[in-house]
Amino acid sequence: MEEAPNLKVKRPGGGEFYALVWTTTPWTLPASMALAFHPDLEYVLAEVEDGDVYIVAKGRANAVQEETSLRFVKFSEPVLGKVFEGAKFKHPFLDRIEPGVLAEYVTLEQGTGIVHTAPGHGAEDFYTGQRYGIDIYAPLDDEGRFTEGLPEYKGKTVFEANPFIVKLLQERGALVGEGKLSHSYPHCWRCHNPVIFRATEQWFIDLEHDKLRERALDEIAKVKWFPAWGEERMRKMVAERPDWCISRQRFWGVPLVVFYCEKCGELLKDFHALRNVVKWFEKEGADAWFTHSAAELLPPGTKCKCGATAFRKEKDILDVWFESGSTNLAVLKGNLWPADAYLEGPDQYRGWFQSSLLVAMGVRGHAPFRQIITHGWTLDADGRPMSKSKGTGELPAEIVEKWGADLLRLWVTSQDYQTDMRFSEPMVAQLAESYRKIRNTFRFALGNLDGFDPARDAVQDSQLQEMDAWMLYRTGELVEKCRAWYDEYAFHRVFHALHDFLVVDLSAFYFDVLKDRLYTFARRNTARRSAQTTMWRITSALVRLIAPILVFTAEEVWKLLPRAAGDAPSVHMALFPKREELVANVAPDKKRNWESLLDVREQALKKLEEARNSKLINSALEARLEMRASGKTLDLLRSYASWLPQLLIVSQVSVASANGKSPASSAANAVDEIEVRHADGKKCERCWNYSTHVGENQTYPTVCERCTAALAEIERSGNAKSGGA
RNA sequence: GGGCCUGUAGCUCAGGUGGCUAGAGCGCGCCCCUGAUAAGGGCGAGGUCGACUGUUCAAGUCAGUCCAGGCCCA
Repeated sequence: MEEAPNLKVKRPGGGEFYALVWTTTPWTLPASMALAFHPDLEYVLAEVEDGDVYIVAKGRANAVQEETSLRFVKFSEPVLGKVFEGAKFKHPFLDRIEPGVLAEYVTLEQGTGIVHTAPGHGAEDFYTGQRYGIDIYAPLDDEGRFTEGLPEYKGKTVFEANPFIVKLLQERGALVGEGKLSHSYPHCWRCHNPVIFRATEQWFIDLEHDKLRERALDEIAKVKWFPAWGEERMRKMVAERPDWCISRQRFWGVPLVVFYCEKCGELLKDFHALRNVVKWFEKEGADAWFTHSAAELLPPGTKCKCGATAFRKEKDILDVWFESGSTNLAVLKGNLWPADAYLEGPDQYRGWFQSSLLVAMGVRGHAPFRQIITHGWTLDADGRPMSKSKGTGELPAEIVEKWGADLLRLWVTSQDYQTDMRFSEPMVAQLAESYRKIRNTFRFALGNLDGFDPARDAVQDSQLQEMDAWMLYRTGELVEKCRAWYDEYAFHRVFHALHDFLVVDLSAFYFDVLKDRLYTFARRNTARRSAQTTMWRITSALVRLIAPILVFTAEEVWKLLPRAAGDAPSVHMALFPKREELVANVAPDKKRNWESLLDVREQALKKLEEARNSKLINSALEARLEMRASGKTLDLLRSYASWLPQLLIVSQVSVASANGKSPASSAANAVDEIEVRHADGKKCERCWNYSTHVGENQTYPTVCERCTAALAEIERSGNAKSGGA
């Protein structure tokens, strides 16, 4: 925001009328060519005491009195602005008649409702001027100095001229009000100096030529957009954009290959001759344009239609967006074109996406991409865009240095990148915790697969424990979901699903339950091998699924994971798992059973926690659960009675009929009653379970009956030929 | 000012066609374990679903207005 003069200028109309006009840029007055009225706004003729009559928008009359010395004493009936179209007004200090014109952008927010129009100094004014066939007048040179006009300002720059023009208005009696106004004025983004608008000649690509716009719109409909709103955004932008101005006034860049005849000024349209420039570019690059003369660049004997043979080069360079828009032609050779997908931020709907589309439409007649994927903007912790100049940026290289590359990828992946994404240290720190959990879970699996050789030790599907087969099945479901999410680039859903499965289903549940089998059963016991086989298959599937997200960690896991013959040497060369790989034979009713058992487990854990808090037990293995249930739940518990202790990680579970007692809950799978007692017997030194049978075996007096059997099995296999881990 | 987009617990996310006391993980609090240990397990407390107004028997879910934020224009 900055202060600008806020002037009310009167313009003599044809007779005794004055039009009141408002401006903040006095320097544009010499180029003022018309007065704009809104066609549908009401205007009044306001008379002051000395008899002068001013045209002013009805809705601004009061404001005008407050801002000027004018005191209106009489108002006419209002008339619509459209009546002033074609009216004639005198310029306040030049010998020029300005017509009244109509423009929709005139508002009642500020000023007088009448806007002075300088088609040479603003885009809106330019288009208004075009509509009325008014000259584009901009009497300024490249340094912003007036090249013609009154001696009061001629030769001065626009900013120097401002006060002199104000003075000029005062001297001519044309200034009825003067104030200061804070408003935003355009500035150079680079040097921050104020800029002025000046109409100049430029090169354009005509969007209507060869139906470019229409054909581009057709192509937009054929592209697949992620997210889907991209299509609508691009369609509107292309449908409504102006012609593409492709020339820029810079000292260096890719040149516009255009020659003008030195004699008659005509464009050289000899395309055979122009082609010669291509040879120079192939040899020396585009710089050849600047290091060679027109005579050198053109083939000998090139002539203008007028017969002259001397040419000058166009000095303007090509818009850099044209260059970026043509990269697909350079990068995607042969059948690699078009690209499968372009990936960029939302600003590129106006930039790269669009320039690429338009250039490719012109050259190839088709979009250079099959899909457009748009990511959100990167914001800081407060939701502000990251900005280098404001010092709010985070350099990816520094993040990688501090947290590791996988963490940076995890940050990207954990969020929905299609909306704006925030970055903050606490967020990454939290993500680091998730990362460690994932890593540890993989590490646990690897540790328990030490020495496991799939070719030798894996059990057949038919030998898998029911729970293990069920876990494979669940992994298969996850695989299917993740593959679908990858297909639609929904990476954050993949990450969240994998993370939750690893943390909840594996670490907290399945792996925890497996510990008993893994640690206490004989190494080559089929139940233990079933556990390992399942762990191995699940880990192999998950590590492949997570590989695009945690590239280094996944590779590390893959290198340490026992592999079957033919497995890829790198996880990044392996294919995603297929659901079929994970499906073991589990009947639908068994799946339902296990889901129900999970509900039972949840109920039991709450009771165990209560028991812990009341100091009845510490470890869950100190507990014996007495369950009473009815109906289907009772049937379920009875048929899975042998599974219950390991599933709940307690030493003993008894199941009894509720005997018509009122159920504790009406929820499905609700156990009517779960009572926690201290487990019977003594703690087995080996498996930590409590058992009344500890001490019964004389060979192993400190262990339970299960461990006695396990130890016997180990002894037998120890005497047999070695069979690996 | 215009076009497009976003807004669910402290954080990151789920919640087709509107329907039970809004879910998950993390974080946090408390507890347990010590054979994943610079680990592991459990329980628990956290949300007026940006705001308001409508439509409906019923809205996080539909419509409208507004607020906050983002990208691009003006």
